[in-house]
This record gives sequence, C-alpha cells and structure tokens, in this order.
Amino acid sequence: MSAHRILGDRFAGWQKLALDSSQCPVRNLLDRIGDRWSLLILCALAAEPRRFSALARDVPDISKRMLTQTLRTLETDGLVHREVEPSIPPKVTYSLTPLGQSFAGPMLGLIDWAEANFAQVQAARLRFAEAARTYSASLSAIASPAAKPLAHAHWKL
Amino acid sequence: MSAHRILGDRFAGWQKLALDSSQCPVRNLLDRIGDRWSLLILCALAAEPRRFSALARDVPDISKRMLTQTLRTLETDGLVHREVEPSIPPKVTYSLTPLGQSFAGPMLGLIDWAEANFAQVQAARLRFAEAARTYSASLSAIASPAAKPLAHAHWKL
DNA sequence: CGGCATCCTTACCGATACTG
DNA sequence: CAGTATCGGTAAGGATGCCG
Repeated sequence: MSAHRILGDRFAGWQKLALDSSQCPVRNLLDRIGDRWSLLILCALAAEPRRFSALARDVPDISKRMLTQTLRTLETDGLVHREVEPSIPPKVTYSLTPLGQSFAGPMLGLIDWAEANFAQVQAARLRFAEAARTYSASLSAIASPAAKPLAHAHWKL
Repeated sequence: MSAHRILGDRFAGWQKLALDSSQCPVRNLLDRIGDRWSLLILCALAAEPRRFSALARDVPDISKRMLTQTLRTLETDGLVHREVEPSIPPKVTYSLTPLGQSFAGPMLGLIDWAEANFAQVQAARLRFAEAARTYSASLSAIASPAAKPLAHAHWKL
C-alpha cells in the first residue's frame, strides 16, 4: 500500500476529531518546526552539543534574540537539553535530548526528499513561470478587440 | 549508525556551501510546507482528488484566500495538479502529481513521529511550566532580603 | 463555483542597547 | 558569555466584497 494512500486514510480519520491546533499533533508540530530556525538548530545540535556562541557562529545569520527564543521553545518541548555551568563567565551547553534524537529520523526523511527532488521543483517553477509569460503575451496579442464577454448564468438565484 | 549522527554529518557538509534560502533545498522546502496549511492540504489531496469547495469544507477554518494561495504555490512547485472543466459554473479539481505523491513518504514519517511523541512533548511543556512556577515562587519567598548581588568580574575590560 | 483585490490586524523577527 | 528588554519594519493571513 502506497504511502500517500495511508496518508489519506490518516487524514480521513482526523476529520472526525476536532482539528484545532492545540489538539492536533501535526498542527502543533508545525507551529514549532515551521519557523525559520528550529530545524537548522536541531541539525546543528545533531552534529554535536554546542555552546550558545558556537551555535550563533554555526547557524548563519541568526540573531541572538532568535537563537535564545528558539532554543527556549525547543527546551520547553523537551527536544533540547540546557546545561549551565555557573562559572564567571557562564558556560551554557545545548544538546539533543533522547526525544530530540528520535526526531532526527523523520527529519532526515524530509531532508533527503528535499535534496533528491529539488531539481524537479525548480523545473516545475520554471515551467509555471514560462506558462504565465506565454499566457499574458497572448492576452496582449489579442488585446483590445472586445474579448467576448462570457454569457453567464445567474446561479446565485 | 543512528539517524541523528547522519543528520549531523549532513549539516556539517552544508556549512561549506552558502546556506542562503534560495540555494538550500531544505530552507526552500520549509519556506513552502512550513506554513499553516500546505501539509494539511497535501494530506487531504492524498485521500482523494477534490474540488475547490470540497477542500474548503474539509480543511477546517481555512479561508478562500489562503486556500487559493496555498494551492497556487503547491501547483507552482509541481506537487499539485489543477484541472479545469470550463463549464458554467466552472469545476476545478485538484490532485497530487507523482511528485506530490512521492512526498507522502517523508510526510508520513513526520506525522507518525508527531502522533507517537505528542504526549511526551506535552509532558515536557508541563514540567517546564511547573519549574517556572516553582522558581518564581521561590523568588518571591526569599523576596526582599537583599538577594546577594553576584560579585562578578568585569570581563568586558 | 472559483477565484482575485482590498483593507486591516496580528505575529514574526532583526537591530540595538543594556545586564548578571 | 549568555542572555533580557524594547522598538519598529514587514509580511502573513483573516474578513469582506466583487467578478467571470
């Protein structure tokens, strides 16, 4: 049985339940990892535990603000562990919890697909852009000669 | 070799390349399916091809605006096929392309993880909330008695 | 029916400055 | 070093109305 059939059945099952974001695991997950940084940070930590500033260096272009915020959220959700060594200056090391490590599997699946099919997606975008260009060209070619107004039924009574 | 190690190595590999969103397949993918609706719509279409208004009914709380926009993006990326039957009123049917179907695998992995581990995430959130509550309680308990100011080195010269 | 255009309210997120 | 606090620009996305 193909994955997309299974997926479809799963979706059909959800329909019966309330699908509000607080109840639905998937919506919930997406609200977390759907932002710009969470996955990247998770990947970085999968490579090895890191200190705050090491993360700031290795995750390009992230601000301290977003780094802190994202780490805190991941910690709240139990995916990341925060270890403080109370020295002066302080050392704070972040690492994946077992739960965080267990998420690596699905994540890797996603990433593999992305890398394997990126070319196809790009090709599709080009085709779409080209189709749009051709279409608008044909519009301006036919141009003014009163584009026959569609005689339409008044289906709203 | 565990998935999170592989993931880590993969991340290390990215470091060498530019990691800007237009070049990185993963960033690119996330920009698309990281929103609130894309995955839901993909799931719905995995169950069976649907017309526009059927989708509007089955994907709860989505507005026409977002439904149109999300479908257009998915079409642009080659994941969804749009079939127009030019009748009055028009019928427009959406379905998954082969590429879209191939994405069902990774997606299912993600969803399985979400459903399997949602309880743990919720538990972690409760623990965290409880810890925060306890902490602020201890603060107000000690309260005023001049919380000993940390004699800190001035490491910024 | 299946959209698109417009307005308007949120929420995200970067820059900057300050602290233990 | 590892944050917190505040401000403000911008973009996501809901509500509404119109049109083929």
